[in-house]
Amino acid sequence: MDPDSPQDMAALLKALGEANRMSLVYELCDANTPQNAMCLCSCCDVDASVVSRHLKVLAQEGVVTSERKGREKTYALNRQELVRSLRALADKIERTCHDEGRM
Amino acid sequence: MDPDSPQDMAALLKALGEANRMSLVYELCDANTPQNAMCLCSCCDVDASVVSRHLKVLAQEGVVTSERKGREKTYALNRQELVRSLRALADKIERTCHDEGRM
DNA sequence: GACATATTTGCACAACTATGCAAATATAAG
DNA sequence: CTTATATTTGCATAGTTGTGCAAATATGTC
Repeated sequence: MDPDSPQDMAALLKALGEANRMSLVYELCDANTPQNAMCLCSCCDVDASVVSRHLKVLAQEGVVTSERKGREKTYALNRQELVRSLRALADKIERTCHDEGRM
Repeated sequence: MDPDSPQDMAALLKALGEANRMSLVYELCDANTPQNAMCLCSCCDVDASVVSRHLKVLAQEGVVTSERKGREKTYALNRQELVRSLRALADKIERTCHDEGRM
């Protein structure tokens, strides 16, 4: 993920830009241990298969990581990477241009 | 925009989660003065009407502000608000839970 | 093996979205 | 008023997306 690439950044934010997916992220955010899909189901009122698909989208964009744990699969937020990307964008936006008047 | 609401946050990121719209944001990011739509057209290879619509979406989510300037309309990034929202999300995600073991 | 639980996949479908083009509108200049 | 430039809107369309349900798969338990 290159924060300087609008395409890359858009792909990441697109994954986050859906209400149920964002709810999953918030749920994982508050959890201090990896959660399985069944547990995550509680935060958004949709079928388990839908949750599975949303988690897949989040995993593909590196938002979450998953691990098989017996017959369950646990998901955890990829906090570091996510925070890094969001801050990079914020920094980019905040940086006002100081070149006015010059050349 | 309430950063604690996954719905609100998703709506904002959805607006940003499209390649051409993100390109417009990056373009405005580098600009030190408000730009009109014609000028912004150059950064994404689509019809002017499409740019107009994308800018409308961004304006509706408060990402940009616009102002009529004669027959042109100029757009500027709403840097403060945008940075505030992105940082709020990053902070929320970064905050790992320190309650493990306690209770 | 049979059964139970968790997750994924195939399928269908409705809703939404990005797009281009042409027409409409807004505003300025002549 | 006519013309030129900038932006928006109406319409059609192709593609994408979120969803539920049922079936398939994976894994653990008996």
